[in-house]
Amino acid sequence: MRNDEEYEQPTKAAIAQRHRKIGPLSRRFFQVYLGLISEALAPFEMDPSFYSLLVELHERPGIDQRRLGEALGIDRTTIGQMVDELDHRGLISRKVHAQDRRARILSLTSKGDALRLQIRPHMLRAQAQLEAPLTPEERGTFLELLTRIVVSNLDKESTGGFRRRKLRPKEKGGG
Amino acid sequence: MRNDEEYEQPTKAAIAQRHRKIGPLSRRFFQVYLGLISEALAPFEMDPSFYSLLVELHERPGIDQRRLGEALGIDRTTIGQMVDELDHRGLISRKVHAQDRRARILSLTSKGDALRLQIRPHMLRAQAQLEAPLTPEERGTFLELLTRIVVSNLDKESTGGFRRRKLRPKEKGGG
DNA sequence: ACCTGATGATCAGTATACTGACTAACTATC
DNA sequence: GATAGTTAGTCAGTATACTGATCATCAGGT
Repeated sequence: MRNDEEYEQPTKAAIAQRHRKIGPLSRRFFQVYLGLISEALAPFEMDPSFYSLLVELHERPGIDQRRLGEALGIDRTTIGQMVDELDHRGLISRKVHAQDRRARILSLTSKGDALRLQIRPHMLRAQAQLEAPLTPEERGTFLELLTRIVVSNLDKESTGGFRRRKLRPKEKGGG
Repeated sequence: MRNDEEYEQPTKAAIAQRHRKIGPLSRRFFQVYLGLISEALAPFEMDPSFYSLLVELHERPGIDQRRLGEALGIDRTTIGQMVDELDHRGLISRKVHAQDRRARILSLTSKGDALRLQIRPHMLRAQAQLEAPLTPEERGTFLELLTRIVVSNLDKESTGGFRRRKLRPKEKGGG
């Protein structure tokens, strides 16, 4: 361990100090959330996106794929793949819309809803753990402010999810 | 437009209502942030991760790759690739550590720092836009609570970034 | 010096999520 | 009912970011 004048694990306080910027914090926040719930979901062969898809479908049964994707901020192709997977697993059903045969009507199967209910307490626990550092009163405040930020800026949302954009346009060879 | 008993764009209020859960909000929050700054960074052939790398390097010059990755919550391989890219573009320098020849000492070049400074006002503007829905006082509150949540939960952070976990173990054929 | 275990970085392989082109189906207009 | 323009969904191709294996180096014990 080189322990001269090098960098060690910065203390939590140091991290708190340095990251008092809303942007990086938003990233960390999401990352921490993912860490918590991924663990809770792993035993069910689920991940956060899949689970939120189940929840969304529970709340808006009969929604079509495009709108579902929009609701979750996931692109149409990816939603298609996810729906495909969940369909294969018998967790959701996909029917052709009666009035618009292009669209696919989605809803939870009883198996899917059972799984959702089975997972729910684990999610609530993870959520509680995330909020644990706040007092109940602070939680309300925090949620309200967070909601306002998100809703007010919804139109500026990145459509494309979390992947980095392509940076090197083509560069056929050398650096 | 099928406008009978189908789903239209839910109103912002409806979204606010439905998403009063901290987890999904954290995702939206980050997504909104990405949307805002990606736009600001695109002219510079940068993306949020790259820019935050430049900033981190400005604040901790001489850091090595592994620690840089940890600081940003990015895995070692990905950091290596990013560093490679930025090195090629002449924005950072990479030297072998004098005491530990395994490690690579990273720092901004003057070109890299100039780019960082050029981008900074755009980032600040994006940040301001993100925070705009809050009053100055609320901003302070929000940042404090957010910081507390993140710092308290740092140990539960997902190491692996934002990609979904592998779900289908192998499935060599039919579902 | 030699061996063992740990660590920083890279390489090869793979999984995920995108973009763009495409098909099918809807609406509007003639 | 034919044509044009639009939209839901899928397919093929590609880019990004991971996992695991490997190499080089370091630290400790003998």
